[in-house]
Amino acid sequence: MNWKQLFPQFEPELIDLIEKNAVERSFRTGEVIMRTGQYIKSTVLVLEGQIKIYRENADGGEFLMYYLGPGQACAVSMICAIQSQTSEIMAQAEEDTEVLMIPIQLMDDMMNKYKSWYQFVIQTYRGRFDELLSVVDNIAFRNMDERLEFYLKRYAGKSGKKTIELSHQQIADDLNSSREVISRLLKKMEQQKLVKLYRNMIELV
Amino acid sequence: MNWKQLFPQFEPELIDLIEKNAVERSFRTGEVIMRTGQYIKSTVLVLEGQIKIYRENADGGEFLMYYLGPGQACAVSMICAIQSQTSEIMAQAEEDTEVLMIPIQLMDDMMNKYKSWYQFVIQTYRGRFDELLSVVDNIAFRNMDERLEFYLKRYAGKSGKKTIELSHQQIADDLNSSREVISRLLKKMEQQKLVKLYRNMIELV
DNA sequence: TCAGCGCTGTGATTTCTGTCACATTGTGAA
DNA sequence: TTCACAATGTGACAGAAATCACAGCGCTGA
Repeated sequence: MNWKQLFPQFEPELIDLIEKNAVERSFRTGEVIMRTGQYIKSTVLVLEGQIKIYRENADGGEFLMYYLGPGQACAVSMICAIQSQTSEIMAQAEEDTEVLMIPIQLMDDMMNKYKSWYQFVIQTYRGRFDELLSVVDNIAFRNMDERLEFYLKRYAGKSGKKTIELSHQQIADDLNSSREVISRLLKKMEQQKLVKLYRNMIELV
Repeated sequence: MNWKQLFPQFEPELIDLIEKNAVERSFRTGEVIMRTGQYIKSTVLVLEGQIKIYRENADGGEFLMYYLGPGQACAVSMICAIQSQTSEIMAQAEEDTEVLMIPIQLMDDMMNKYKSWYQFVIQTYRGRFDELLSVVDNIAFRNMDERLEFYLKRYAGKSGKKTIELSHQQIADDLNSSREVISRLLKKMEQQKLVKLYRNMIELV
């Protein structure tokens, strides 16, 4: 895939280096890309699709933190990579996805030599950190109805559509809630003319 | 203050640079060091005491995220500093505290020239990111009783003591809960012989 | 066509947490 | 000592959310 346009800020030399050393890889919708406790050997750049980054607990509960789209990188894979540590998160393809995997051995060198890479890493840290902060805000200060609204808007936002093709169960899983609660809240939102409900689909109005 | 021993990994040259350019500053217990929305002009290293990093919402609710002790640095001030952005968090002195403030203008240079500084920054990112992940875990998956237990153990851990000199109200604030709830849960823990309760003090057993 | 299964709607009940009201106790200052 | 105030204890109640039970509904494949 021709990915250079996704990273216009990278110097030609850097692009060369990546091209020579990185591996492209595809994942189908639903495939797990990275698992809690797994060793990290590469830094992951997303070229196409969407990756869902979430936390899993012992009882099988899940909790969505954020998505990564084209042009974004996994901050955890960068931080861990530098220190060859294990990941503390789960990453799963939300759509069919293409990624670029850059071996960790290159990281130090790239950080030192290429200003644009250094900037990119810093930006990535900053972005994910901010997203985690807003996640904390949501669960610390908001009730499920507001969290659901936030969830739907973000989901719609990332694809640019006004429709959300998910079952209530899938939404409940992402929010670590239960299907009934989500169904009821959605009904309330429908009565307030905020959404229209269909089978496997929700339309924002 | 003689702070060099807190950062034994720093090269002599780096220490020189910091010594020439950084400003030492003291804060008394309870003083706010950094406020949400405030511009960041320096990277903050903690020399002595404890700083509490927390989030605040519009209704006056607070939510503790983590503490910074001697030898640690504020990840947010590093990330923001590099891009001259505003802080999204509150920082308050939990005890009388000494910090070292390094002007942001030096950051780029230090990152490039001093390997030990680069390592330190990466380590700081990693550490705070992990702590945020465990914060997310706690509020997403755990009930107040477990969160309280975690809170008490962490609080005791950071000072090395088995006693916690806080009122129930202060604990409730940190957990964005209410005093009555904390009192009741503590009573339950006392019945289970997990703690002993005194006025303004809790002892772990 | 219809049988089956997954999705959605809804009531009843329980648990957890927050809120209000008020009693009790400990401590320090006058 | 005594008063005032902060800290703690506790009951009653309210609301959010989880759980259980079950009823329809819609799509899909035989």
